[in-house]
Amino acid sequence: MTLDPKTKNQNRSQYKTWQRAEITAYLMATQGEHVTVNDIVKHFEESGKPIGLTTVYRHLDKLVDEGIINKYNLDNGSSACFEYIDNEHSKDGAASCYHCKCDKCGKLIHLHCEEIEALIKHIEKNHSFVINPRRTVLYGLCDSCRKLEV
Amino acid sequence: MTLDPKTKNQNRSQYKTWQRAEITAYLMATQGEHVTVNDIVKHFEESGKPIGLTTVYRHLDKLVDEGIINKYNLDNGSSACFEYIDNEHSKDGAASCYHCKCDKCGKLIHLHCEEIEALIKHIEKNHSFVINPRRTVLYGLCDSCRKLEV
DNA sequence: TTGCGTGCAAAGGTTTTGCATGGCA
DNA sequence: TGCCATGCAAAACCTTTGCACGCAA
Repeated sequence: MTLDPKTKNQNRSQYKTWQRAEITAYLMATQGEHVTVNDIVKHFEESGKPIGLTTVYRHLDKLVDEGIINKYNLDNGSSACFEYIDNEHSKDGAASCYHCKCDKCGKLIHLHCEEIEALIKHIEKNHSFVINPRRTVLYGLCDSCRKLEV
Repeated sequence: MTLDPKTKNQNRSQYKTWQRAEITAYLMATQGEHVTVNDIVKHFEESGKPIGLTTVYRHLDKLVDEGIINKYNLDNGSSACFEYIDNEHSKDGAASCYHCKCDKCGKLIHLHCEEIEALIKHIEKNHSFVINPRRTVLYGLCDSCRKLEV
């Protein structure tokens, strides 16, 4: 069998357009960061090859469906964030990248540690709940903000 | 010393109004559930004592600041959810109640386990990040929905 | 040529703000 | 009486939808 174990929507991305290529390239280039729709639109405006807001939304939707990027819902009023999925590390579907977001300064920390993996397994086994790392963000205070707080 | 170890905003809730009392009472009554602004507004409309949308938003903001309720940001397009904080279990600031929310059916699971406490401590020590249990929700699939999924 | 992709304009929904009025202390 | 609280209306945002045109295959 090839890749593509179970494409949710086969009727996606049939045509190759430069807009899709550019958006995908931008997300790959910003891997490790969280970019918003606005970031993307502004980036291409400034690059002299603007892409319509609607188009950006639609492509991001597709890319999420295709499992190429993740969507994160951070604070409620603000816009959603997207991030390219690093498929090198993911072997059997365990993307294993968790996020901590500072309530104060908004800093985002990427976590790759065994302890959290262990917890996920514990919760799955003992609490019958399968956590989706792609949707979960841990909120709290980062080091610098905590020092300022006290 | 009395309660109220460190009121963030002393300039909050100076006057007692029936609106504030009603909203607080409603949140206490729905403890364990997640209610939205709309839920609250509708509830009081149906009760024959309507409260303005703006007022609800403003009180929820205050109550979050005062540490009386939690605000959860679920999916991005939808409205935020609020929940009363059970202070009976919290002794020294460790509220130790974590939430798992099912992406599918919306079921909310309350977690009180040592493993997650251990993880919090691990992240604090090794990753310099202090997680706020009151703000954090773990997303994924509950048992019943996972079985349906496969 | 066919039908998806694009992007403008407009709509939909949530949350915030301005402002005059009303109510607590 | 002083000042905060209230709530209507309007604005500010983010996101989605309708539609005509353009472009990939």
